Amino acid sequence: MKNNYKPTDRESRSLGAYVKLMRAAESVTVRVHGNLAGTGLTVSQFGVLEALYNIGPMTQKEVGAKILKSSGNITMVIDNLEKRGLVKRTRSSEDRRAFVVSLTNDGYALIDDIFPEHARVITRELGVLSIKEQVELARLCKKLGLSLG
Amino acid sequence: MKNNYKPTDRESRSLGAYVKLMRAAESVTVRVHGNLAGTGLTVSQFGVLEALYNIGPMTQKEVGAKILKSSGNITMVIDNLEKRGLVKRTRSSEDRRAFVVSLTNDGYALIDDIFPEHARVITRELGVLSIKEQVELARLCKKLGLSLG
DNA sequence: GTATAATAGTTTAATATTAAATTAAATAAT
DNA sequence: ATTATTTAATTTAATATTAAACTATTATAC
Repeated sequence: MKNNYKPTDRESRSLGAYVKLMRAAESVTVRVHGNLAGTGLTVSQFGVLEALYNIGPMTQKEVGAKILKSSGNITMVIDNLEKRGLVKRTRSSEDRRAFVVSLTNDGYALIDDIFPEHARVITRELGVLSIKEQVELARLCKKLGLSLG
Repeated sequence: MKNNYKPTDRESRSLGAYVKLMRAAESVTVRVHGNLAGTGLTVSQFGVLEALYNIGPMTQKEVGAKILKSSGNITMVIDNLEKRGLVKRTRSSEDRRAFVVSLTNDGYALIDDIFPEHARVITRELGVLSIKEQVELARLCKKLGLSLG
């Protein structure tokens, strides 16, 4: 059965870049998942802890925007982190609909402990690219990410 | 509470590139998800159909390797596509452990119908990058993806 | 030829993820 | 001051996703 659809040169180039972007991202995610195996954290749980670690306390809405997940998912991931005593929710004093999420002492200790190894893993994997290439990859992805989000 | 961990310049650069890569990939995924809303397909279901469309029939192991998903997940995604009559499993004649997965006529018609719009969406979103930039992004991501997978 | 190891896919349990509907609260319009 | 609209988070239902254990089959070692 022959494919009826024939993409233009422009479409082929975009599709090719898109596929490679997704594969690269998926490959890194698999690697990060592997690195977290001993901690009992999932990739998304780590993402939330990392966001709170690097930026400080923020609302669930802001956490969701930062790691690009839906509000329903953020509720559940934070539920599980709260259950483990790694984060806490505090009702916002200025908007009683909202919660401010922050790291507990345990959460802070865990991410402080895990993050250096995470940084080493990412650094090792991206070491396949030269400094110039890493800077260029960051620039291109930022340009792409800004246009879409 | 001050973060105790201070990344090196090299680690900062790698982490920065990694975060931007993940954000770009996540942004595109959200966009693809939005585009598929009317079809009733999920992003992973579309990914399986797309792989079969572009490459032809293959084993579940090969599908999983192509879209970087676990064997348990592939089983479930293909179960759901089979349930909708879009793919079929045929036991391999050379290895009775394995199935060969292929598109049905309905599956072929659906992906033939959807793919042009998918190509247009991807082309529009990546249009924020110049031709040279798209080629470079593809090259960098391929280099990264190969090293990890 | 037999025993052992590896493999393809399934199942299980737990968590992730989405869209849509819902509730409570804040904001905007009148 | 009241009503309508928007928003933050939760809940629901469906599907996705992983690691690990399992079964049936194939490949390898002896």
